Order: sequence, then structure tokens, then C-alpha cells
Amino acid sequence: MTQQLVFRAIADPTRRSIMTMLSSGERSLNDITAEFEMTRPAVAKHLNILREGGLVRVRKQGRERLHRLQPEALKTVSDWLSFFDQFWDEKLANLKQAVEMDDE
Amino acid sequence: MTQQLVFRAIADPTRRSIMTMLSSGERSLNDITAEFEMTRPAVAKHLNILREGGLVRVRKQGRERLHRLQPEALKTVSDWLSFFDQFWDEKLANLKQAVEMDDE
DNA sequence: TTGACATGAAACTATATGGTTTCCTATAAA
DNA sequence: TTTATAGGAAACCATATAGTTTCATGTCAA
Repeated sequence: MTQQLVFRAIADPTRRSIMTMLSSGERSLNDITAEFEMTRPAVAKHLNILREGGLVRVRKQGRERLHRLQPEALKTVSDWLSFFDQFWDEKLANLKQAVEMDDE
Repeated sequence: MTQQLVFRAIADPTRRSIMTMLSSGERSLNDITAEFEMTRPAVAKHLNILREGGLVRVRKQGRERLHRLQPEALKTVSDWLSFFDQFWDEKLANLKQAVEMDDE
């Protein structure tokens, strides 16, 4: 299942950090690496995992490869989350009811 | 940071499955184990990780320990997601604009 | 108070993960 | 047509993770 690739991708703090970084625009691998205390191959692996999750896309430009965020892939997470909304809402509703009953 | 514990917790498919299971009500460890092809201690470890992420709470009842979903903890994920909404929206807006320009 | 049951905890194993170093390839620029 | 730069790929390492088996503890019920 591809859903798992998204959850896997966002599970790592470095990768979430890369996503934030890419939110301000395309970046090359070297560019991204400069922001971390980590070697280039390590960052490259994180980028691959982000690509596998569909969260990042790559575009070649000369000898650079520019990585850009693909936020649509987060819909998978958003959809998963929304299932639990009802239970959260339910809890709020129960609380509200309790407060109102307390009022009478 | 505690945010990481939430992302870690939801990264595993078994744990997400347990969360879905718990959405229909409290369950004991044995109860939950029965739904998986996995030993009891393995499930117990997953439940511990869910607890560490604040996604599950435990209540003792006699010799059982009932686990219940704590969906509020998902707000961490929801908040993180919402940051990326703007880029998603931006893209939609750009698309919309492109379509409109194409129309003229 | 003994037996059965629900769970906790420890010790162990295999594999996944995040990182490194080293070397190779492709493109830009001198 | 060299040389420098950007990145890919392979081999390797340490630790984390997901699972197991085995044993100990607490509570209910007869």
C-alpha cells in the first residue's frame, strides 16, 4: 500500500524539516545538505524516501536536480485524520452536553 | 520533542490499525491481540508506543487494562498538516488562474 | 487458598533504518 | 579538452525496531 510510504516519509524529523524547507521553493541536494549536519548521501536518501511517498518531485536543470514539494500527497494523511474527527467531535459534544446538563 | 512521539506512533500500520479498532470502544490487550497474527507481547509494545504518543490511554478494571483512543493527540498532526495547506491552496489558485486565462 | 487468567517484564533475534566513506558519471566552464 | 561541480551508487556500520519465547505478578472465582 502506498499510504504507508507517506506515513513512513513523514515519520522522520529530518524529512519533515526538509519539507518545510522546500515549502519556500525548489532546492538542489547540495542546497538542502548545507542546512543539516549530515553528509550529502544521507540527505539524498531522505529525499528518495520523500519521493517514494510522493511528497517531493525532482526536475533536472543542467547538472542540478531541483527538488520541489508536492503537498497534494499529504491528502493521504489528511483523509486518514478526518476519520478520527468524528470521535473528537463526539467527545466535544458529550462535554457540551454535560456542561448544559450541569446548567439545569 | 513530544511531536515526534506522535509521528512515530502513527508511522506503523499495525498501530494505525489498532487506533481504528479502538475507535469503536475500549479494548483489553487480549481483545486487541485476537485481531492480529502476532503475539500478545508484540501488541503490548505497540500499545506502549501509542501511549507514549498520547494516542491511547489505559484504565485498569479488575485484572484487565482497558485501552481507549485519545484522538485529541492527533491535533499535533493536524496542526502540522495545516501549515502545508497554504501551498496546496496556492497551487489550486494558480491552476484556477491558468484555466481562467485560458478562457479569455 | 488454589487455580486460571490478564498482563508485565526480561532476554534474545532478525531486519530496517540512518548514517558514513569511497568511488563513479555527467555536465558546465575554463 | 581539462577541471571543477552536482549528484548517483555501492559497501559498510551501529542502533532502533518489530517480533519472539520464557517467566513473574496480580486479581478473580471456585
